[in-house]
Amino acid sequence: MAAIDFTTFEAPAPHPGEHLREDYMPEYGLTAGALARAMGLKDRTRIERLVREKQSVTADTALRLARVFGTTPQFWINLQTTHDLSIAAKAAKHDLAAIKPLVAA
Amino acid sequence: MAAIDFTTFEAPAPHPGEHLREDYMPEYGLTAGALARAMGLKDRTRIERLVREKQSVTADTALRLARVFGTTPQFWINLQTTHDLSIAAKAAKHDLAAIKPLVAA
DNA sequence: CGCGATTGCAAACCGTAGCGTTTCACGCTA
DNA sequence: TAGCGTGAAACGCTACGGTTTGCAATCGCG
Repeated sequence: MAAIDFTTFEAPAPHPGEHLREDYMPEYGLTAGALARAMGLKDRTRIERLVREKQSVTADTALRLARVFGTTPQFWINLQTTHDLSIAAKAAKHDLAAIKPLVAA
Repeated sequence: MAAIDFTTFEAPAPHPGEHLREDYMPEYGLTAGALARAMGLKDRTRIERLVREKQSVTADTALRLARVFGTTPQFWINLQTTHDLSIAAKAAKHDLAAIKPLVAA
């Protein structure tokens, strides 16, 4: 995988909810409630907020999504962290540019 | 990278603070204060807590560590998420075992 | 057609995490 | 001894995840 230079990254990486909403749920014919049930969640709010991109994929959510869809947990976590990094890079852009790399002693 | 089966994972993955404390900081001869300064932080508390494993590597922290040490931000984030996943897998072990994988419609 | 179940959405509450700030005691060195 | 950097702990603020509850719209089945 090519490393992304987040200090110059322009467009924010998509939110995992987009992936879930546009690819996985239609593919499996799932509603938020149905997916929540399949994931062993009592409530569907977590999935609803995720799909509306109001909430992040947590470790627990990633593990459940992975089980249901037969992916790795890392797949979902990586979508989230890539998104998070692109947001954080934009916010800390000037700070980061001022940081000078160190050399080992 | 081989995918880890977190549902059967035993020993928890190490906290990123351990890596920082035992490998990176000695290698560069850095104290928490010096590293914080190099990262453009006003205060050293963030690094101290990270090194003591009282706090996680956030996106912002990962970006700053990456700049300082010449790594990718993903390297630090991955250390954190791997740790988080191993913790979450242990906590949700029974739940996860009960989840049945779905098949595409 | 009618009615109960389900859905998407939103607001509210609580617990917790990250973070900055302050404060303190300790150790080293000028 | 005075000063500085350090590790550590406490306080408060902010943000977020998880959960509950409410509501209007829609769906499905008898």
